[in-house]
Amino acid sequence: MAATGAGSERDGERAKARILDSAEELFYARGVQAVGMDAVRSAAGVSLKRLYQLFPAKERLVEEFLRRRDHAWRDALVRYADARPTPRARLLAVFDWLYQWFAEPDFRGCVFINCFGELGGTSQPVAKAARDHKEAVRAYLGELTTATGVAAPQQLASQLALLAEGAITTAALSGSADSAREGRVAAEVLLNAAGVREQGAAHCND
Amino acid sequence: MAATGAGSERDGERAKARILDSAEELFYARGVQAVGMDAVRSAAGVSLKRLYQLFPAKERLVEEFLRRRDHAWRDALVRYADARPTPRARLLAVFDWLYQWFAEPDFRGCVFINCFGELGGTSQPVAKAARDHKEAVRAYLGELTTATGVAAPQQLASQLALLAEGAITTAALSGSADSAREGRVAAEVLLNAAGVREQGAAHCND
DNA sequence: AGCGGAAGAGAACGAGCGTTCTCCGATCTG
DNA sequence: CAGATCGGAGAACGCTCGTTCTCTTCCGCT
Repeated sequence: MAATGAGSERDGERAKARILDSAEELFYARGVQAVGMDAVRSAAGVSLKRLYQLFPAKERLVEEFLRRRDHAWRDALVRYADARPTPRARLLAVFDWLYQWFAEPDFRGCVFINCFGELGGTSQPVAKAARDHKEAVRAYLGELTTATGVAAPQQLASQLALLAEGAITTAALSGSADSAREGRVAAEVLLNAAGVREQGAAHCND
Repeated sequence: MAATGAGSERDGERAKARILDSAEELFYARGVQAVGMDAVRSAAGVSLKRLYQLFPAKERLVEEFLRRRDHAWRDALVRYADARPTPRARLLAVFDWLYQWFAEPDFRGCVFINCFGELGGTSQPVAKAARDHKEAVRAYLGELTTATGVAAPQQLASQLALLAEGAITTAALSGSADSAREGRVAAEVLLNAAGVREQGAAHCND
């Protein structure tokens, strides 16, 4: 029983991952309400019984899928941006990373915004998950702007967050990745105006 | 029969308006799929038969509601912004108008983004309606930036559109209208950098 | 007054959903 | 090898939805 228990646990983790993978793909492509639990079941290749053992209700599945997506999304962003040498380069790299994301063939906007629009008015957990995600992204931008040594880093971070947010929804609706380029150009203007120089800290901060 | 016909037509127009009013309120607050035709029916105070006479299917109701909302939304924006004396003031007034909108008690983001997230992956008409709306807004911003006489008005308009777009979704998710203020400050920086002066056309355009 | 036709109220229908239950084969224990 | 326990496949249940149908009422006309 101990051996089978451990095996089941491992299998459970792998099944959970497969289920979340399928849920992510389906919910993102078609919306949450348009995808039945049966579609998730058959895409993940598990039985309905097992699906409900691992996720007792659809809302739980949605919550866990959003939480996992949040971590994966921000991890990928941070990994990409933190590879750049300076805070300024890291901030601009955010828009390069967005560009790559927008160019993916199945890109359909931010899943948190999509889910918020669909369920935010009804489901408190979904609304909170979306809010938490956006706040975490903004906090990361705040870290980067603070590292530039600029005078008002939080205000600058908010403005850059607006550009990134706008680029995401614009790319989703237009079907073009251009908004990431436009956002990057605008971000450079804002960074220059705030006194963030190309290399290191501010030179002419008087 | 002619008299009753005219009366019915007038009644039909008024019933249609009432139905679209109710649909707008309900779809915006709860999402499209979460609101049944019966809820629209009872909110509008018409019979199901009449509802289906005027809108043969739910998708038609959604399309007409989005089209009407697009016109009303842009009309209100243009009326507000065009009251300002200069192109620069008109561009900045966009963010003032957004601030007022965000502060409305039942504000829940852009209905086109919400509907796109919910139905854009499934319904082509909804996706097109959302795209058309955003393009029309961007075109209006393009008119305003062109009127400033700046060198690259379309690029500036795109950047301002990103700010406005980002402000909308940020306000929806955070529940705060602050993003409109942040967007306005960023817009001023972009306008200054593009050479849009406080009064009239460019002074130092050589 | 009597009749025809339109309109309202809501029952009805078929489909699809989330969730549970039943059956059945496989696997492990003594 | 016998019996029990577990998990898979999918039928079943209760509900809701979009849409249609039925029945009744009411209005205008001759």
